[in-house]
Amino acid sequence: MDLIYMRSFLEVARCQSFTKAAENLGYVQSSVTAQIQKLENEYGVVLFERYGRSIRLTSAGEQLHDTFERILQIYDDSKRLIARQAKGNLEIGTIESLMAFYLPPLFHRFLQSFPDINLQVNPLVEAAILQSVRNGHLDLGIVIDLPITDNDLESIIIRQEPLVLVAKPEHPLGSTDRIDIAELEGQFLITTEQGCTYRAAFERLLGQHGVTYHIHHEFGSLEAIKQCVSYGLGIALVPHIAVIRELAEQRLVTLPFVHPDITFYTQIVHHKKKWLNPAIRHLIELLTETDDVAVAPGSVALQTARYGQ
Amino acid sequence: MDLIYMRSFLEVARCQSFTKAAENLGYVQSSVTAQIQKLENEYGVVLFERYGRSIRLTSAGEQLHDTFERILQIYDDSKRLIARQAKGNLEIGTIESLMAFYLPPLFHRFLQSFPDINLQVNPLVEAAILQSVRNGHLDLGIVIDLPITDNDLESIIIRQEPLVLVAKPEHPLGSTDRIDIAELEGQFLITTEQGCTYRAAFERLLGQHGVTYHIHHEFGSLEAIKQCVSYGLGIALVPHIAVIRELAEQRLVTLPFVHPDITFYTQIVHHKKKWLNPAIRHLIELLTETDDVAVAPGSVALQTARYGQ
DNA sequence: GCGTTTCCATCGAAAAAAATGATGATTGCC
DNA sequence: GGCAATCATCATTTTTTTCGATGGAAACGC
Repeated sequence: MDLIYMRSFLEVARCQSFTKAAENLGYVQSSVTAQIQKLENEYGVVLFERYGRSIRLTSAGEQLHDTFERILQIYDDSKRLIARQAKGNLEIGTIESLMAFYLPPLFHRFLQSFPDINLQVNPLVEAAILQSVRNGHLDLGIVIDLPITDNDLESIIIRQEPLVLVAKPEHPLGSTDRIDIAELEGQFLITTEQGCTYRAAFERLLGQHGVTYHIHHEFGSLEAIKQCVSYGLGIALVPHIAVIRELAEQRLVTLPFVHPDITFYTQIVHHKKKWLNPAIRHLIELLTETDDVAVAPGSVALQTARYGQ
Repeated sequence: MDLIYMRSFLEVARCQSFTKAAENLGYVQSSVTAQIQKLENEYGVVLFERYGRSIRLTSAGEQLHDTFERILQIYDDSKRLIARQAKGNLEIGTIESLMAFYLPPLFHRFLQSFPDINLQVNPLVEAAILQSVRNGHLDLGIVIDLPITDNDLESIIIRQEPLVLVAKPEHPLGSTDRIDIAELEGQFLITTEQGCTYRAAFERLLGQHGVTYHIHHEFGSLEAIKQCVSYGLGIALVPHIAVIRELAEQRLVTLPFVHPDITFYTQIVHHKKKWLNPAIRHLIELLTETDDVAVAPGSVALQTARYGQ
């Protein structure tokens, strides 16, 4: 009897749905069916009454719901208890935008579970991150990129990362409904540094459509870019999370530009051969569980990211 | 994380030995090693300090020992709780000797876990048992036989069943050290009925060695056989368990006769296709767990008899 | 009412995990 | 120093799990 069956059971009960539970857990629906059937066999009872559309716990199911919660509680507690005693270093690399707007609360939560782990976070450009992960200098990398496929590297997609084109509030393109690529002709771009994948993709896209543009500045610092944009020195392509506050305060506006080629993903990268100790696994779990993954190309994310138990 | 790992862990801790734990659990030693290693990986700690010969729990191991006990306790309780609510019939067949001397306490324990199961036990001769199990009239058969191999039937060996040749206390052969088959020449045998496998094997053995003998009576009843033997009407081959009391009270003595061809096993037989509901599984567990299995041909017994979890 | 969609179950194939048996290394024992 | 016992490791086989595709049944929308 595997503990994951119990977790699946609880999730099915919570969602009142095999399908939803499967999605949340990163399984295919038939797998969840199979898992529940295992439980049902093991106990020799039916756990869910399957009506046409909806399901309901049987009385045995309710009794066991309780049991499973208790068991998993104890188990999870024991994991935490042991984890708290873990010592060591955990070195990760990530890009500035994630470092600044996404990761801090997660790191905070991580350190609550692993107070004695020395977590070192290096802000780097993506190429450096991938290289350091590959040669083992970093335990983990967190980047924004197209889905990474690599012989040495394993990538776990966390979520699609919306990128937005921002401009100062009075920008002429801001009032249109939808911007065609051609309309970007002649614009001044404030860009992140060379080597930034989404900058590269954006420039490539413009180039393919014969759109000419001016690079205004190349900044490593997002803060600087936002400042320049808000002063009207140009427009910039940045992760949505990086400008949420500025948008809310109307110091910046998004330009209604979308294009499938600029569909990027926040992803965790680690060496395929690397043994993931509980600290690393926990961090990955934190990263993956936070966001509902509504990702385009299959639910690669959660399926790859099932650790533990 | 599978609950069986926790059980293995506890057993290893209890036995202070991987090897012994493996034997008790019906695993091979390397499997237990692998299971403990899984736990160790999962928690990222070493659970046992391996000294040269002996092992000892680490501090993390001790903490988890507690945890696992609690989890398994809850789990087992939940199994029992659900089991108590099980209703239905469970029809088994067995031979008289087992029915009289071995099974009653087990049935008693079984009914404590499954009070609402209607357990019906039919005393039959072995051939009838096998046939009824084959055609589905019986859920389970418990017999004494050579290891059964059958296309339709699954056999689970519980233990080797010592058979002894008994005689009245003053019997002349009783004083010898070791009886050769030839010495049985001319003896009067009190036998169980036709169709009894160990009787058949015994007679075959005598026949092969050209030993002539007299059948004195054919009884279905062990009680009658024992009476006849104690009155000196002949000798009899019976399961040791059936005459323990008589031997203790010195109303009978065993004759020092052993022969490899009369190595019999108490075994559970069920149809291969049959789905074993929790009640049946529990009964099988009770039957298998009671005895330390010190069985000659591999540990078929426990290996076949691992149900649940 | 009738197609459509939404669910869960089933099935075969592929992938992953577990168990085994043989072997090796280490330690303690005589 | 050889022997026996014990746990680890490895390759292989067996079993289990997962996936993906399909099917059927019930609700939904028009």
